[in-house]
Amino acid sequence: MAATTAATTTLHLSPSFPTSNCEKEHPPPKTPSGSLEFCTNIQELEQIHAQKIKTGLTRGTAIKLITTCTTFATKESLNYAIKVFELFQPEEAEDPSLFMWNSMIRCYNSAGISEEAILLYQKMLVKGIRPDRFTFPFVISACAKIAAASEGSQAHGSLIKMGFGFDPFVLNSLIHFYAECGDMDLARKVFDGMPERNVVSWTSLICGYAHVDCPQEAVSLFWEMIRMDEVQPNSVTMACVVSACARLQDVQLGEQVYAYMCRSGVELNSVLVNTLVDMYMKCGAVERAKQLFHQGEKNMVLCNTMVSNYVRLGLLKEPLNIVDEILQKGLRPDRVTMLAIISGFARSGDLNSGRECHGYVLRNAFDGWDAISNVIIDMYMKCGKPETASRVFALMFNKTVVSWNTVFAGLIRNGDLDSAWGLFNAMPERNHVSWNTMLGALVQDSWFEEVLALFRKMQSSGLEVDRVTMMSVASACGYLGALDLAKWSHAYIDRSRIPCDIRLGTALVDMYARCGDPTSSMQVFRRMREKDVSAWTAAIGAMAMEGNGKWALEIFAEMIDSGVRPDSVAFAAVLTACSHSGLVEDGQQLFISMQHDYNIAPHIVHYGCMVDLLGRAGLLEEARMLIENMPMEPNDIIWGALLAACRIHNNFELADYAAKGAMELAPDRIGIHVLVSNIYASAGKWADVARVRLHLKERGARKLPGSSSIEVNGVIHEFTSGNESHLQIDHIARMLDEICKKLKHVGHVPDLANVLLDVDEEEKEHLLSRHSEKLAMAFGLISTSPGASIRVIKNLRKGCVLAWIIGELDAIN
DNA sequence: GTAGGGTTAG
Repeated sequence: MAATTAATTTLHLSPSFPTSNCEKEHPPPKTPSGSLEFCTNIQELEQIHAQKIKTGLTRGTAIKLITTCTTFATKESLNYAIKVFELFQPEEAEDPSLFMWNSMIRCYNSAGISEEAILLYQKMLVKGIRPDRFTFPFVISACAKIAAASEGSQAHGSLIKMGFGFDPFVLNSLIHFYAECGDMDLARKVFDGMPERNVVSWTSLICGYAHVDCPQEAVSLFWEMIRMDEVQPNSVTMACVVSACARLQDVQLGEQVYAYMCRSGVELNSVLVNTLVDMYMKCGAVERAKQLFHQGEKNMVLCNTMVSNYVRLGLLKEPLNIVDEILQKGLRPDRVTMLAIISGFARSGDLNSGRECHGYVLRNAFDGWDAISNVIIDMYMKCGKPETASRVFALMFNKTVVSWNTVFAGLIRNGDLDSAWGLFNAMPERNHVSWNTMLGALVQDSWFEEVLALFRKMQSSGLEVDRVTMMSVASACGYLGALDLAKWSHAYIDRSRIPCDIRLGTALVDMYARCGDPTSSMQVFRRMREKDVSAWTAAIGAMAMEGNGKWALEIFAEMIDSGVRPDSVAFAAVLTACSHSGLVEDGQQLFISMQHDYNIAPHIVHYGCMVDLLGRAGLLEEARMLIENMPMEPNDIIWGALLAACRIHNNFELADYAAKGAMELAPDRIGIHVLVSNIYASAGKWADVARVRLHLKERGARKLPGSSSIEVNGVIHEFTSGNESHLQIDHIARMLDEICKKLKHVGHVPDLANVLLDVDEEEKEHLLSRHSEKLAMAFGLISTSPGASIRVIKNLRKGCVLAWIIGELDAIN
């Protein structure tokens, strides 16, 4: 997890600050000159139009008016262009008319209404007007913008038929189109078939690879371009390659490309500087980025690149310095700046600064942009103000699926699951993020069967299943201990070509470990290309669950050798492994090393591990000393660990001491009371047992019933102790009787001391034979073929796969 | 005329 620096600098955003409704920066207006070439805004254009109307508007002027509108690229100018276009109603196929159709298609596209551009093209065909080599690049670029795959392919067919299949301009737009649709094979095919390629052809293909997440391909194509020496790369090519380096997070490669650029004399324009700064930031080379940032002229886009990257890196103080700099230069933070800044305050939970930004956004009418309202909702949600967030949402007039998802996730974060569930069902549109959010919430709340059920629904609704989805599914499989399902999910990830990044890989390592398959767990771990401290920790945890402390220690050592620094979570995992395997000395050494070599102050969970480690090994006095010398107050988990140790080693005096500490701290924690009552029962102190049980009853407490699950043919069967509601209970009972007979025959005597109830011997024996594990095991035996391994999963000790060990069953069941 | 920069939710 990235370190989050608290934002301490306050944000000074006025009230003296200038406010404006203008979102887009325009050059200062010039005096109307009466000539279209010098037009800088729509008002001037309309003035000239009014003059021309008096003298008679010619077709030539109309064309010029429309093309001028295209350069403004605003809705206002588009409406004006439509007016002019309709005034002329160009029907005939003569050249000036075609020019007007082309200009209008382009105008729609640059105003961001690509659907209309495509419609106009189709209308033109219906009227029998034949498109020319200028029409195609416009309409295909419109198809690329909105990924209109079938319309674009149709245009491809038409242009070939009409004989434009050799025109580099037309074919370049096709490369771009196929790349935008994510079909790089087709883009490549167009590129390979070109008789003549220019710099735009190369650049379009390079950019396409970078865009569909094949940055490696983009870079090697660039080196190929240089080797071929057909055409020289220009600043656009360089920008594409640099952004590919950013995606690869390869700063060395970035430097190489930069060096080539300086050698070849490609002009270092503002776009290119911005791309370079972005690349350095994305590679984590903050100092290098800062150097370049301060070197030349700063514009808003460049400042925004720095601000948003700082926020992404969790460095929340730096952006505020940049905002100060922007203000000092007399510039104003724009909507993109605010987007990043507010998401920073959302991360740091700084409600006051967030509110101030909200005010600034309203004064500047930035809230017309849906993304900025979304981030404001997110900020209020993360600052624990769900009511305010909901109000902002209610007032939004341009809600998108992202807005709904933001509110949905925010309600879950604030613990309002009822409203969240209602919203999920009421949402007008749900995408894969909505479903992933729901799945994540179910995992958090331990509704694992529901996760799998919802996942099946998601699949059948045809939504995109990605690595985030599969992380939830993997967790669910792990906690259910459903190995068959786990294997299926893993195969599904491979089959669907879902990219397995560090986080999904880590989830799989953990999943297999919890399903009791440490071999597969390690196999996944060994195949991971990159491993961060969480991945290593999952592997250590896998060995801890397996009870193989030696291996856990080896992996821990290997992690340090590979240069990954252990964090406090990794130490907790390795200490747990030591305690499960009785590696007292190793554990003690690690506990010291954590503080001395890594400067990590032990958290209470580490003390918990140590108490457990010492207690299990029978070093009860040492455990007590550790608790008394802890720098913090012991919690119920610490006392619980000591209590459990006392039970194993029959130390009733210390148990009494621990029990008092535990019950005082956590009068509501039922597990502790059950443990205490079981200790009294072991010592035969039935009066004390009755007292504790009465106390529990008075509080109306019921322990979460221990259950055992078994997966047969992908279906999970769950058994609780003494519960005979399973459909095949008769069959199961017969199997249990048979097993008991066989065991008695070979001389097994049930350990009745483990039944901690004051009942007669026969009843004790019966209760013992109806433990949830035994029910599950008997069911496993009757429903699988001989020789198949049977895995029983317990809910109370997650990750523990039990063997059939008579007499060692946890009597809590 | 065709290609490139900052952008919210899990």
